[in-house]
Amino acid sequence: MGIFSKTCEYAVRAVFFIAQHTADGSRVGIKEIAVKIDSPEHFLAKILQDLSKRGIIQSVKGPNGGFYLDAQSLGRPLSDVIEAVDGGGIFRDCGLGLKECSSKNPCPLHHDFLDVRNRLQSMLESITIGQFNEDLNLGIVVLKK
Amino acid sequence: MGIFSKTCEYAVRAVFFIAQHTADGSRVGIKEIAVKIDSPEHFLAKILQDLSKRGIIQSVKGPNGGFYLDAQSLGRPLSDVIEAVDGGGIFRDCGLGLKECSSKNPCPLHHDFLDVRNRLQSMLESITIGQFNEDLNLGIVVLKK
DNA sequence: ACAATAAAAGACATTTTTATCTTTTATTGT
DNA sequence: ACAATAAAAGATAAAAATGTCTTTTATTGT
Repeated sequence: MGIFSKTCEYAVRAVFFIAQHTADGSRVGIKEIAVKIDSPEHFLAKILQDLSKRGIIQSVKGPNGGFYLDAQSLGRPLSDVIEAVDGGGIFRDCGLGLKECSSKNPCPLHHDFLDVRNRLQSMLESITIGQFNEDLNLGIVVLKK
Repeated sequence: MGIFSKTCEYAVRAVFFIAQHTADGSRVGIKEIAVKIDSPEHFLAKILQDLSKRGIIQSVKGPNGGFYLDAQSLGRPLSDVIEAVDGGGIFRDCGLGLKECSSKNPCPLHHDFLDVRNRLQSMLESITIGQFNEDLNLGIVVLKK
């Protein structure tokens, strides 16, 4: 198990891919996305349906339809995707699973974890969905393998 | 889902509890541990059996038996527990699930994740299993709720 | 030796996550 | 209107994680 669920990994990769391929206003289909990010097509479909419902990505049915991102979506922080898919638990929950862990009632790792989680969160909040488009085009960063 | 699996959360809480209660050389039974850290008894039993096999904790059967930690175990880094239970993936694997993600072939988040993972790892490597015994005795930190 | 104790081990059940396949609905171009 | 397209939705399945219960083995004190 990684930091995120499989679902979330697919979601982030797909969102980056959609961003890269629809910055010009076009759409991209589920089949192509699934192949290009190496994910199970129908499973990814569910994930994108959910993101679409939540307004994090956009979609249109029918010929020339597909998924895309409007200007607002391209500017969203990546943390929105993680929150939508995995929930915000990773940013907030106790590392040892205590429900009432807090600075008043801390687990042994509370303070150290607070630091790590805050870093993770501020990192994901400062990254936007669209910011890797150029690097992806140049092949400096990749979304599969 | 937290950063660690439930299994790993129980493992860490149990190990801290055993450390606190056996620093004097005595043993503590699975029943008491399970109650005091609020975990399913038989599930925790499996976890501790595994940690015992791996030499991370010690155990003896029979009357006055139970789990305990020798001096060496008390000085182990907490990262050993995480590695034993969840594997080292959390310290090494790509945040987006790419098998071949590296500085040569990075995912978009590679560099940022490297930083977060390294911090998490060095934090867990610098914490020892026995270091919270006093704070636990004083009630400054807790292992349940 | 024997009974009591407590971990080890085995078998099984439940829940959650991940994955696959089929049918329906909306949209487009002809 | 109609056929083609592509996402949405529904149903089902497989795998993994989590949880429960029972039996076995090792150890201790009498």
